[in-house]
Amino acid sequence: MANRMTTHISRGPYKPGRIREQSRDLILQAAEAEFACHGFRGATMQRIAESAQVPKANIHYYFSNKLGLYGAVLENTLNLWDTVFNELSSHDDPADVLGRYIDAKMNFSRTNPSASRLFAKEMISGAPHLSAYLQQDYRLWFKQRMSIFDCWIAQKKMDDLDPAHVIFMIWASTQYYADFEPQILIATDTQSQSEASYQQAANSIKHIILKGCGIG
Amino acid sequence: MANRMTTHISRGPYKPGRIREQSRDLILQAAEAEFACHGFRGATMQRIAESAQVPKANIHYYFSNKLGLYGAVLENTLNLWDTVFNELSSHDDPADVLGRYIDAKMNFSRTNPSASRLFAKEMISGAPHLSAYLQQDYRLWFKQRMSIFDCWIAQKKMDDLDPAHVIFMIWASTQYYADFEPQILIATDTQSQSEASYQQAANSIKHIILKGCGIG
DNA sequence: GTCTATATTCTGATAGAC
DNA sequence: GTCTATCAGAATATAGAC
Repeated sequence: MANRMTTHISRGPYKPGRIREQSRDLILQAAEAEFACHGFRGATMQRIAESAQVPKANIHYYFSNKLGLYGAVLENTLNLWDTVFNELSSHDDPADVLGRYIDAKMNFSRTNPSASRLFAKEMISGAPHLSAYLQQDYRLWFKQRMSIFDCWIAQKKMDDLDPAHVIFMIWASTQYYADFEPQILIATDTQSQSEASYQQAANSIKHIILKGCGIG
Repeated sequence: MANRMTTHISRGPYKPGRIREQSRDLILQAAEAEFACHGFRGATMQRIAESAQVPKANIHYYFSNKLGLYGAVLENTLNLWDTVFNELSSHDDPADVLGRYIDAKMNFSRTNPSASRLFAKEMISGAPHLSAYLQQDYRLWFKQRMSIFDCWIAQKKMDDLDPAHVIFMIWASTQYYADFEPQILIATDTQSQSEASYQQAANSIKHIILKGCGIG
């Protein structure tokens, strides 16, 4: 394909490396679903290849090996997390900030359930491939946000609770709707979670968290 | 072994099938940890055998095959869940009932983290081996407890919230401390969760849930 | 860049001695 | 009941034609 750039005049919206990116993305998408469902060890290259509708050998052309592919999927997922993490900014009004953060987290669960499940599976397995991320970006982010809560508590804007537990509760509650979907569907007698049902869940969580923390 | 009971007079504290039970339990325990860490597909009989310190063939002597072993582990786990589930009885005072239930759930997460993780992994994978349980015991239990909440709401003992979301929030928050332990340890700068730290977490959850639901 | 064929290792399961 | 040896199939990964 690179030859086309040098031997022919490019016609149409051709971009160098476009096919490469497309193929990579296709494989990454299939791999995310497979890893999310079966974990690193349980996932097979064969199934990923079938799901992505490419020959198995092509995966090895784009990614060094199974671990390399997993790493690439994980990196994609972490980038998505980070954008949601940053929603929790140091605004003045805790009700507004936390409300928007809970909405953002729930929206992420709804639109990226595979990413949420992949992350959960990795955590449950002891996070063997996430130690670098956890020790660096995550650790820093967590400490910064903790100080925001401490500030609110000092200003009597919320109850004197350990902020860590509040954050854990928000994460646990919002991720639950993606990770434990089978349990939720049977409990609610439905076959799929609608956008409206997600919104109702978000409202319940916001009610309990905000009121429970003495905010507003 | 049964022959010994009929052909000889039993001496000492011998019980028929005792060795059998011991070996079975040893294998089940190792299998629970392995399945919890790597999921059904990711777990290997070899690793389970090594962890249980028995030859691989012995596992096939006690259990029909990998799926049979997994089913036995899952059944063990579900029995444990059920005992905790029943803690949420129809007592009159919601603060007392929910408080004790949250304590019981947190205690379960602390003392049976592998069981919690196994259950979580199965759910994230779409609960392919739990459909019978979910459709029967769980479904019934959930509906019964929902009606208790509805009763409390009618009596103005708590806010008018969808009880399902309250239960999901309790489950999510309490299980999080077992399932997402790596994240918690790094956030709290500790190497293991003490019993005291679990109690603090339980207190925070109780504070937020009870106050957030307008109970007490 | 793509794909078929294959090398090599590993996994679940069994046979059969003890 | 226990264990060694081993099979058939599946897994990751690579070689090499196109």
